[in-house]
Amino acid sequence: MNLSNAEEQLMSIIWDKQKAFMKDILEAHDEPKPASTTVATLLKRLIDKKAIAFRVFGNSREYYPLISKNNYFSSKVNQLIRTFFNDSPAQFASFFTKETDLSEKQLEALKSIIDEQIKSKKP
Amino acid sequence: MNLSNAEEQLMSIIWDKQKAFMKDILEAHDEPKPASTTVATLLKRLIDKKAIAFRVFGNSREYYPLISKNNYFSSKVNQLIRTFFNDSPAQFASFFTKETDLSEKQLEALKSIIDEQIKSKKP
DNA sequence: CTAATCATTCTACATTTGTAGAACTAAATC
DNA sequence: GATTTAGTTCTACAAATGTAGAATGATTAG
Repeated sequence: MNLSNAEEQLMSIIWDKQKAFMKDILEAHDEPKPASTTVATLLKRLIDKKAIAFRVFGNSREYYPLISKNNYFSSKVNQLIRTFFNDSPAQFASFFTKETDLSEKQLEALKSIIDEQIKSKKP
Repeated sequence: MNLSNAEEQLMSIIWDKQKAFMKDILEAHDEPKPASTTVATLLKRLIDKKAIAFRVFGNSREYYPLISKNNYFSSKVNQLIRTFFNDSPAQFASFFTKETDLSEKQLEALKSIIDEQIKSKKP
C-alpha cells in the first residue's frame, strides 16, 4: 500500500475521525482549505486503492478507513528502517532517541514502556 | 527537502559510501540493475535539488552528499510523527517499541541509551 | 415550488516521477 | 591511431500526483 503525500494527509484525518463526511473533512483541514473537488478526487483515488470505503447516507457518503493506521504506519517505519538503517531496528531506535528531542518525562515514560516489553518477553 | 522514492534509494547508496562514482553506484544496486542513464537522470535531479554535488575526475564525477543522512532522516521521522501521531514523539516511541519486534537484548540496549539521554538532561 | 447549497462525477492540466534510448565525448585498450 | 567502453547529456514518454473548474443531482431553506 503506497499513498502519496496528499493521500496520507487525508487518511490521517479519516483515521482520526474514523468516520467522516465531506463536510467533516473540509472542516478538519487548515486554511487554506482545498477545493472540495480536490478532496473528492483524492477520496476517489483512496477508494481505488482500497484504503477507504463508504456508506451512503442520502446524497452523501460517510467515509471510513479500510486499512488501519497502525498497520500502515508500521510498514512506513519499517520501510524507513530498511532504507536508512540497513534493516536494523535497534540502530534506528538509538538514532531516534538521540535525534528527536524528548523531554525527561517523555524519556522516563518511554523507559517504562520498554520495561513492560522486556517483562512480556520473559515468560 | 523532499526526495522521491527512487531518489531516496540512490541517496542511501551515496550516504553509505560518502563518495561514489557512477560505477560504484551501479555496483551497489541489486539486480536487476537500472540503466546507467536512469541513474544519471536521478543524479542530475539530486544535483538540482542540492542534495548532492560532485568533483570532476577526468571524464567522470565523484558524487557526494550535501545533506546529511541524519538530518534528512530526522526530518522524515518528525514528519511521520506530525502526520500520524499528533506531534507526540512519545506516542510514537511507544508505538514503535510495540510494533517493531525488538529482541530482549535490543530492548536492553535501547534502555541504556535512554538512560544516557536522561543523564545528559540532568545537569 | 424555487433557489441556493452541497456532494459527487467528469474532465483537465501542469508537475513530478520512474525509466531509458540515442547521441556525444573522453579515456582506455589493442 | 582506431576502437571499445564508461560517463554524461538530451530527449522522450507513460504513469502518478496535486489541484480544481464545469456540470449534474440531491437537499434544504425560503
